[in-house]
Amino acid sequence: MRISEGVEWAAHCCLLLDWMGMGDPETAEPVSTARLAAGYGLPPAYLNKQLQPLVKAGILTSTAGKKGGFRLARRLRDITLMDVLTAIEGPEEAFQCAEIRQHGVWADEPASVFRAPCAIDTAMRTAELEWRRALAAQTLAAIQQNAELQAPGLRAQVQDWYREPRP
Amino acid sequence: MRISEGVEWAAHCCLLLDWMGMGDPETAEPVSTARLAAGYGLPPAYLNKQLQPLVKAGILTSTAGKKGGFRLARRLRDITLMDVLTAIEGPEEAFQCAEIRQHGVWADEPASVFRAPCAIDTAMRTAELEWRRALAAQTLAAIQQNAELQAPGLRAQVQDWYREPRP
DNA sequence: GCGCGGCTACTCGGATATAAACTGTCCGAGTAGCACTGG
DNA sequence: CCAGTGCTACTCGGACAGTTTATATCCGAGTAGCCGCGC
Repeated sequence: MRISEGVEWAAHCCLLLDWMGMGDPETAEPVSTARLAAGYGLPPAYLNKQLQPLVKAGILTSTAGKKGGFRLARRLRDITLMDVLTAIEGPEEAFQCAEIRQHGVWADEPASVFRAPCAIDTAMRTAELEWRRALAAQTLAAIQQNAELQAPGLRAQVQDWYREPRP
Repeated sequence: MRISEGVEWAAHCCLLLDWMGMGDPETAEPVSTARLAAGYGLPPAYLNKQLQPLVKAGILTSTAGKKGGFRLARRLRDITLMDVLTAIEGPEEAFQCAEIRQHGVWADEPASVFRAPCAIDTAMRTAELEWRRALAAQTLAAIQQNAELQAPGLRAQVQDWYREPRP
């Protein structure tokens, strides 16, 4: 049970795209995976693969061609950690009840018994719901703000680094 | 990011062991993996493998030999879903920050910048903590009680089924 | 000078290998009960 | 009849394959800009 590292990559890239686009997705220019990957020392092709589901989820938009790349589809305040995680890990829950209670002792029980949900499944769902609720409560805008509070000037440094034409 | 099915198996087996032991681990007789597996239609050898970490975690005790098997190490009210999950999935967190921010643009920054934790990591940890908190709040005793409420007579049925010498 | 067409460079997107983790199976060390033997 | 002893059957525990998932890479379709040509 380990969350794919793609989630971390995606979240960082969203923050980076916002910094480079000055916070306005409308006027932002696309950034290629090569440049994004250079910013974090990541393998460019694999980062591209990881960002693709974000496009399908409507978090990013992609444009091909010479000046192409990725852009934010909406503002950071409208993107939650839950959105990013769901885009990459998929919408299904982490705990998937296999209903093993139906395959052994209770196989001959009347179907009415199984109308009631598995108590273990219910408990696991309850806990997982808390997790997802906490994820949905965190917007990328809030996270970015925390990052800037802890490292003042970070925004300007990033923009400077990317001003010259990197790989 | 999918939780191993071993968690579901382990939780069910703990409930089963409690039913068969009449709730008192002290006077309960060991139950072999063959019998436990028969109760749920599971592969016996693999179930054995899944229960082993529960022994190491101090949730179950195992005894070898002819009349051997597994027993609960403590009462259900002293076992939480968090205990079971940690035993099988391991103690490490689901989201593991790779600190990619240190490998690219910010590689040349002073080390003081990295004293502050990664804002994304912090947010993910916060959410995951909520999840674990919810898991730790659910004891197996409470789950068992819910199961019995939804299916009255379940306890007696299980005990009857296991009264005759199954595989 | 200006419009247009072809070309090139660069992009994403998916198809393709490689590594890791999960799932499942098998056999051996060890133990507890049991039968047999001897007193 | 009872104690001791060897044997057998059964248990867990870990070592060994098979299968799905995650990681990493590569190449092709397609687009946007740009250069050159013709008007």
